[in-house]
Amino acid sequence: MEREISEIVEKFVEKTFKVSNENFEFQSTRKGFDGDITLVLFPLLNKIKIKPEELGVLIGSELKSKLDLIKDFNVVNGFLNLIITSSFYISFLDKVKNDLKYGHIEPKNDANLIMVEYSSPNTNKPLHLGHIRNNLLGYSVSQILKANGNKIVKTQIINDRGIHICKSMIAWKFFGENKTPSDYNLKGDQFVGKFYVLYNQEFNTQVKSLIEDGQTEEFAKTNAPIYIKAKDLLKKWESNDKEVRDLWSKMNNWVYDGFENTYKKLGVDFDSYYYESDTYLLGKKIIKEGISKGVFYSKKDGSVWVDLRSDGLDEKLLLRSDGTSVYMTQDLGTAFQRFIDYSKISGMVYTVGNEQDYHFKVLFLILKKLGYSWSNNLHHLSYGMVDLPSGKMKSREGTVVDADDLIHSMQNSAMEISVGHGKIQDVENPQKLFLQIGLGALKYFILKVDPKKRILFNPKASVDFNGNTGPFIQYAYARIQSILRSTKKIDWKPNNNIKIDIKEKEILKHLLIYPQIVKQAGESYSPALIANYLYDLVKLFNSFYQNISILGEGDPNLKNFRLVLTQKVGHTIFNSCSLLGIEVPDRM
RNA sequence: GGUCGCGUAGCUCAGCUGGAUAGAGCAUCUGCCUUCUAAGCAGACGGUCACAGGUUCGAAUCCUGUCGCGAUCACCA
Repeated sequence: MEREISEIVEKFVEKTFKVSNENFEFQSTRKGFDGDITLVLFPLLNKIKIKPEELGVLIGSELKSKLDLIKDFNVVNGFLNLIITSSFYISFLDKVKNDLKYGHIEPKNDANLIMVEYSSPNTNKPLHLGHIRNNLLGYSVSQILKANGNKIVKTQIINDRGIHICKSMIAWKFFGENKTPSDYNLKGDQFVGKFYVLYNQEFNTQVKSLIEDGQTEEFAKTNAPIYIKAKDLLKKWESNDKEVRDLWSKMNNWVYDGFENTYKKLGVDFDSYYYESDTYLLGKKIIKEGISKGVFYSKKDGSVWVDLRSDGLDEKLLLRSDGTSVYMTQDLGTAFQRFIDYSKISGMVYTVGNEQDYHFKVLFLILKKLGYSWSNNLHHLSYGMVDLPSGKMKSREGTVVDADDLIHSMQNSAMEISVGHGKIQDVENPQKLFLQIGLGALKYFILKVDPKKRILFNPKASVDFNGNTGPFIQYAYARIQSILRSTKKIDWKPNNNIKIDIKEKEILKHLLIYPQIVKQAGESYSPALIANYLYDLVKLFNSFYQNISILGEGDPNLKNFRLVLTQKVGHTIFNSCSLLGIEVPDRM
C-alpha cells in the first residue's frame, strides 16, 4: 500500500517541482487525528519552498484522484493524513483470510542455511534460569529466521570435558557407591549435579583443615587431596585411559538424558550436537594453518598469539606454552567443523550471554583474518544476565534457580490460579494445560524484554498471569476458539457496503503490518518485537469484542465479516506464539 | 584505568532507521458479569525520558561529556 502511494507521490513531486526524493516517510496516523496513514512532509520542505499546508493539499488531491484506496485526506501542520477506504481493508481481509501462514515465508530449496547455536551447557550440573533465557531466545530466533524464509539448523556446543567434569566424577567415585540416577529416581543431570556439590563441600572441608594445620590458603587450594585426584583424572582422561573414559561417558550420558527431558518440557529441540571433546583438537590444526599463513605467531616459550591491536583489541592467546588449547582454540575448531559438516551454511548465530561479547568480537575477527568466506555472516546473539532480587545467581552460593524446579513451580502456579478461577471444568488433560499456561507465562515474561537488557527475576512473586503476560494472550486465543466453536458455519462474501468500526479498522491495520514485524524481528534478532506486537493486537481485539455482540442479531454480512476477522486474529496469535515457542490451548 | 552495554511513571517494561499531545501492565482508586470464557473491558491517578551541552524546522531517539549500575580486559571456560 505504501509503495503504491509512494510511487505516485514521487512522480508527482518530480513532475511538478523537478525534485527527486526517494524516501517518503509514512507512519500510521497518530491517535486523535483523522486518518489511517500519514505522510510526513517536513523532509520535502527543504527542497520545495512552499508552505507545508499547500504542499499537503497538492499531494493529497493528486493521490485522491489517482488512487481508489484513498478516500480522503487532511493536512495538519506538516502531516498529510490519508484516509483509506473500507473496501481496501475488506479486500485485504478477504485476500489473507485463508492464508494460515500469513506473514511467514516458506523456505525454498535454495534458501539460506543459517545455523543457530544455543543452550551449550556444561555437563557437570543441571540447567538453570540463565539457560532458560538462552534456550528461549535461541529457539525463538530460529523460528523467526525460519519464518523469514531461511533454512535453520539448531545446534549446540556441549562443554563435556575439563576439570569441572572430573570434579563430579571423582565425587561419584568417592561417595557414589556405584549408584545410578534410577536408584534415587532422579534425573541424570540432577544426580550428577549432586556430586558436583558434594565435591565442593569435601574440597572446602579439606582446605579448611589444611589451613588449620598451618598451611597457606593458596597451598591448601592447590593441594587438597580431592583436587589432586580430580586433576589426576583429567590427565588420565587426556591420555585416553579406558576406565576414566568409560566413567566419563557413562556420567555424561546420564546428564544428556536429563537435559533432553528438560528441553522437551521447555519445548525446544536441536538438529545437531557438537562436543568439545570432538572439536578441541581440530582447533589446534587451524592454529598451525594460521601460523603458516602468517596470521598468528609463536613466542619464545611456544605459546601462540594473534595480534589484534590494529583492530583496536589486544593480543590474544590461542595456544598455551605447553601446547594445550584454550577456549578460543576450541571455538575456532568448532566453527570450522560446522562448515565442513554443512557446506552450505551462509551464516551462524551464537546465542551466548553478554559477558562474552569480547570473546566473540575476537573470534569473528580471527575467522575473518583467516580468510574464510563465511566469516562475514556471523552474529553473536548477546543477551543480558538474569538477576535475582538477592543479586547475581551463583552456583557456589546455592542461589541458582534450577530450570526443572522453575518449570514445575510455574505449572503449580498455573494450577492454583486456574482452580481459584474455577476454570478446569471441561478440560481433558488439566496437567498438560497447566504446564502450557505456566510455560506461557515464563516464556512471555522472558521474551518480551529486549535481549540485551538485564532481567530481574523474582521467584517469590513468580510471574503474573494478568496484563501484559503470556496467559493473557493464551486466554484471548482460547476465547476466540470458543466463539468459533459456537458458530456453525461462516458464510462470508466480501461486501463493500459493510461499515467498519474504528476498532475493527485498527485490528486490520495491525494485521496488515504483521509481515513487516516478522521481518524486523528477524533482522534485529528480537522476539521482543513479536511479543509486544502480539500484546497490542490482543488488547485491541479484547476491547473490540467485549462491547460487541458478535453472535447476536443484526446484519448477517457484518456478523460474518466479524467472524472472519476473529478467525484471522486467531491465526495471527497462533503464528506469533509459534515464533515465541508458546503453545496456545483451545480452552482454558 | 581501557572497552562494551544499560539508565523512560512507585515497580516491571514498550517506544530509539529523528516527527504531532510520552505508551502499556502491576500497584492504588471508580464503574461493568441474564448474550461468546470477568485470566476480561471502560475510566482516574501517576513523567524534568539520569544530568549537561551540541546537531536542526523538530531530540526519549543522533553526537560529545558527566554521573549511576553491570559486564569484560586470564597460559579459566
